[in-house]
Amino acid sequence: MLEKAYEAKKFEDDIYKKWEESGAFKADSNSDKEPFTISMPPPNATGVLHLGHSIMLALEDIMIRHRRMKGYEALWLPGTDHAAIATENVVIKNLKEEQGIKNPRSLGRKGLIDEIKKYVTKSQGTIRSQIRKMGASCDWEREKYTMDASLHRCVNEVFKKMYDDELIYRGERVVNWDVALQTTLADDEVEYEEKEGTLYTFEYLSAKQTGGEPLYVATSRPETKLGDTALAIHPKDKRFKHLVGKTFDVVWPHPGGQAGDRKIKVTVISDHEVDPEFGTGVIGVTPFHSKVDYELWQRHKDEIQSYPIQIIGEDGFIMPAIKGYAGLSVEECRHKFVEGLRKDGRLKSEEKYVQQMSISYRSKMPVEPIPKLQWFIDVNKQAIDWKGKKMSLKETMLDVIKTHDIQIIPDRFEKTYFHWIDNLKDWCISRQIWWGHRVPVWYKGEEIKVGITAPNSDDWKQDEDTLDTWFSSALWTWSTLIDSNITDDTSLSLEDLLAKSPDYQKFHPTSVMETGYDILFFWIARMILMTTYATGQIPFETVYLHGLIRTRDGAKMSKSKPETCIDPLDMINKYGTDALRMSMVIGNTAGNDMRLYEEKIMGYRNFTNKLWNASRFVLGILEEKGITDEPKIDYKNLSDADEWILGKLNDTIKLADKGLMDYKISEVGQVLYDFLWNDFCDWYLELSKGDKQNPAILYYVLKNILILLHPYTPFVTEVIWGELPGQKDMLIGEKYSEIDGKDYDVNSTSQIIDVITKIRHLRSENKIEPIQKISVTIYGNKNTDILERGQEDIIRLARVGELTLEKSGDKLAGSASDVVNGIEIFIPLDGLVDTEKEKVRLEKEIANLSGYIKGVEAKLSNDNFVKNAPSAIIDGEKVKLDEAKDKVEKMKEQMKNL
RNA sequence: GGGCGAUUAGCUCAGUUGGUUCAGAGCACUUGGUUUACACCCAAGGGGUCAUAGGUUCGAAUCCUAUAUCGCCCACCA
Repeated sequence: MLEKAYEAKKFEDDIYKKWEESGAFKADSNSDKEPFTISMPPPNATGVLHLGHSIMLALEDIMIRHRRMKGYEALWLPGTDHAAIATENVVIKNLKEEQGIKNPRSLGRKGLIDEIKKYVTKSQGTIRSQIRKMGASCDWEREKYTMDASLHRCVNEVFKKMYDDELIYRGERVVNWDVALQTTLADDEVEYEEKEGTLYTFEYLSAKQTGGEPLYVATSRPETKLGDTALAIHPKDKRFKHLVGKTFDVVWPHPGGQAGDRKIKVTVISDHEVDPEFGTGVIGVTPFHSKVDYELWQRHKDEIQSYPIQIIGEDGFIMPAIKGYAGLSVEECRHKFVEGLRKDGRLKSEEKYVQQMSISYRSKMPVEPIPKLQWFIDVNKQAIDWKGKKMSLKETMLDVIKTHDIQIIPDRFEKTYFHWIDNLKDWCISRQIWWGHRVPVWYKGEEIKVGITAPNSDDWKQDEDTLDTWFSSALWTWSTLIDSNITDDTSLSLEDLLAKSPDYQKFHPTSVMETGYDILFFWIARMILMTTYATGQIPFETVYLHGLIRTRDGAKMSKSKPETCIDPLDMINKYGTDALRMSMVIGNTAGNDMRLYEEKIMGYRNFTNKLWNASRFVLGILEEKGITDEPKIDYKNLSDADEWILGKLNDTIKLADKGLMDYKISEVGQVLYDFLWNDFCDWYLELSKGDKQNPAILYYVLKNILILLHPYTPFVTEVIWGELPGQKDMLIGEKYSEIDGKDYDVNSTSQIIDVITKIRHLRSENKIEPIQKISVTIYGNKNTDILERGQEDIIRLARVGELTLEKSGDKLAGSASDVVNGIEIFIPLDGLVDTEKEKVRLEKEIANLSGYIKGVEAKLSNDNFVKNAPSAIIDGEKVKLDEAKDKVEKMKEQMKNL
């Protein structure tokens, strides 16, 4: 016998172990079943599980369990990500803080990587156990890690293929330089922060030089003007048109030095990029410290006489060659430079204004644009064979979404995606850190070699850089399916590897990619980019994006404010995994953020307990009746209530299955919640407390409830399943519910329920004590037969002492009364009834109904309505009208009798 | 500057293609409750002009156009 309350903690770990040992999580690439695949977004191998992971695991587990039960060959492949910069960063910080190593890089490349590996191994263990805690039914035997040898092979293969197709190139460009972490970043790894800055306006060219008005330039970064090569104006700007094409000497202040020491040559150019309205309408072009300026320079290279120089170094300080400022920080340099301008009388104004400062999404420190020789992916070169055409990476990425090869849920994110692609520039993929896949390029003097393995001779030196972490995650859906037994064989091509990998052949493209919308660009877009190119397949058919979890007040959960943070493990400990899962999955829609707080989780703990106790009740009856195996239903002898619950169950199954196929996870969860609590517990179980218990129906409905709820609350349903007589196998492997295809009379019990509800209402309105049994007279009219069959139920559930049931009769005076479905209900109260109050109530109700009747009549006499509305709606209106009229008539008579 | 989302009961949120009384749920609240599982419960109830203003339609929470407030994403006006 089950205990009185469900205590999740006592069961969950055991159940998980049993599932895992049973092999239920394992997918078979040889099976004939239709595949259903989810690649688990690999958590970073750095930390612990947070709510973002929890919601991801809950949603994906619901999807995979549903499909597995439906008979798909369901593969959910777990793994972890080496998270290059993030991980290296954490380890360096730990080494400094915990081991007192001032400069962890002094350990050398191998030494540091060994430290990182140690850390990752530990972290992966934690993550694995936490994923298990969430009940995730993923295939652990196929677990992958982005640094696995087989994945490394894929990385190198793709790099080489892209290099050979000239999609990967090496070049000097202005890149995003994270000064704190000493590495480049991709464009979308740069965030912007509003910061109040100063806009300095100063004389760039004197009146003498321009031959008219002096030329002023406004900038928030005057120090970079030391590296200017040009002045840019809008082609239509008449003020300086006559200067275009001319080159001027400009002498900048030189603290403590000779005048003329800091001389630059600038050429005036005209370009549409310049906004004549902003500032002074003139841009000082600094090619090496601004991407826009770099492009300006590229466009006007032939006109511009001087070659750019770098002012700010990789360390964030002014370059040694910049005499007078060398070694200063950017701020110090700016200060001195401005002071110099002021002294020379060239500073015109200083205005406060809000600027967007670039910061690194990893270090949260400033990002400097600096020129650097790096590896890039060309997103515009048409070198991909896609649908029989030559397309660029960009075009392919657009095509698969536009043609709906890939469906995004919710679809509004398509727009965001398109917009991102429109702005996409070549992707800088090399990073100056040690942790990651090393760039598979070797150099010997001027020679260069790109390959999947190192050249034999020691003369070759490998590129020092590693690849952007998203390079390897971009291959995730398929690199994880490559047979790791064949990836050592260097004679195989990428095509061979794909062709000879049974998992890839069976499970790719994957079915759903479920993840937070915050990594739509970082990851989803790049998987599409890389996978279409490398395999010729889309990586997934559907993208399901969930929202971010916020605190009760709508704030982001952040580690810096632990009091607002909800720790999933803590919640699991308190309320159970099932409750946590439900609370994250119900009551929100895809793509929308949701607020989570403890009371919500508690509410679903109550739900699991409700299920537990309903089951306890049913199991008790089954035991009482000596049932030891699944009973057969005698369809010839069903009560009204049996028909009602079976009908409702059919509806529920239909909604649940269709809903889940359409990924309506929240809606389905709500439907199941209501079916269990309202239909099954509040009505069917209460009705079966009479003498008409049908154990076969109780068994059947409970069984289906367990099946339907299993994807949502896998633990509690599995525990109860184990108590269900005659079920030898685990619920996880059970077939999903299907409707039985029968038609049931749902109406009869609905009438009974309505009558019971009305009587209860009248009781409580007239303040009749629950212990007090009352006499009730009912005139059933056309529903008399149904009421006769349901007499017992009415008496018991409405606590009726004496029930008089007639087809029709005189209205009873001095009674509380009501009408429902043409059924008249009277509760004689021997003058106890407050006739005035009752009158008011009836009057109000009659007025209400009359208004309604008027509305419907107007509607029905409206030619346009009759002409345009579907006939089903019109008929429905007519029926409603008749019912309402009938009810008003009866109530009016009741009023007369008060 | 561009785009997206939100605005529905005190709080957190649902509401599928416009259509029967569609204005909902949970929590909170009020009243009552030791009924053959469950107080992590049961019964009954109060509470909203669906942000605002227009429009389309026989019919709008739902579609369109503005406006307001909040939030997010993108974008180097130097």
